[in-house]
Amino acid sequence: MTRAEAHYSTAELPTELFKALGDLTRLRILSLLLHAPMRVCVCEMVHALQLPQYQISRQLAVLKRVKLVDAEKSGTWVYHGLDAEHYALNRLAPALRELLQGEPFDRDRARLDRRLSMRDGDRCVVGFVDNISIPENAQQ
Amino acid sequence: MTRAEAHYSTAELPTELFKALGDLTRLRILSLLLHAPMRVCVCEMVHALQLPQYQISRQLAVLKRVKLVDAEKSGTWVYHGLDAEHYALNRLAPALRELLQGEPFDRDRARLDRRLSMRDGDRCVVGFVDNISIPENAQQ
DNA sequence: GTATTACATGCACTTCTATGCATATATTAT
DNA sequence: ATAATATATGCATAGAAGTGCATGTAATAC
Repeated sequence: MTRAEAHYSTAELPTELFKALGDLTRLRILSLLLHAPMRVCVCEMVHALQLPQYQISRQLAVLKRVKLVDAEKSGTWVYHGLDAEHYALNRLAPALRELLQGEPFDRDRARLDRRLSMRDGDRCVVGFVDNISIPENAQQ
Repeated sequence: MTRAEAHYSTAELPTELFKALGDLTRLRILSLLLHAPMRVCVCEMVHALQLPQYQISRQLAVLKRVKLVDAEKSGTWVYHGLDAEHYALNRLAPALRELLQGEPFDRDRARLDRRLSMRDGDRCVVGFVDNISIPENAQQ
């Protein structure tokens, strides 16, 4: 089973894949994961994307359904990353990196970088911060 | 205006693009156009995809809205082709060619090839044929 | 045990999208 | 002019998908 995944026909696979890409929040999440050098937990994405936690969780569920994203649990934290074995994703990744430029993608990735710098080693230790106190050039 | 198109924000562009790709009929149309060495008219697509004419026209309208496809009119015939200048499409085309394999894409392209062989020069002269009488290995 | 925190999801609602049918438009032929 | 043909689209309906809120689950800390 290299390209075809369980219960999907050959034709459904690319269709469902592109459907999953057809949403701004999900593209923003993918932009983060294509950029980050490690897995990212939900609260870090909430911080980077400035969206409610349930939005991130829900769109992550969609991305997991089409196997673009997988997760590793560590305590109450869940670290999400791209499925390195995903055939189509590996084909599309270079184009995605090029297309997911400009706003809001650039600003999202900048916020993620600052947030990741708050880690203790490779672990998120911050959780949800309501009023984010990391200096950022508050331009809109 | 290289990458950004009129009335679309930077972020909407890739989102709308992938939304347009997230439909099997539209992917089948794109598979035809990525394969064919020339523009293809609607009745030829109807023949190749075995779908009602209004379906082809409607999905073509969606593809035209995101500028993936453009059209040239010649009499009552309208020849559709990929927009050779489309930045994202050119990035995605190699991956698309790889992903749009298997059924029904292969069979669609085979039917298109037979149908295109019925042209008079570079012109479609057949129109709609209700019961297509081109021999095909009828393996459903 | 209880409390807290990180994350996931059920529900109600709304909005978008697809589909089928019928019909409109436009061009050619007569 | 009418007829015929290729293509496009309006309309009604059905189903899918997005959104916000509240709540559920699971792990840790005490």
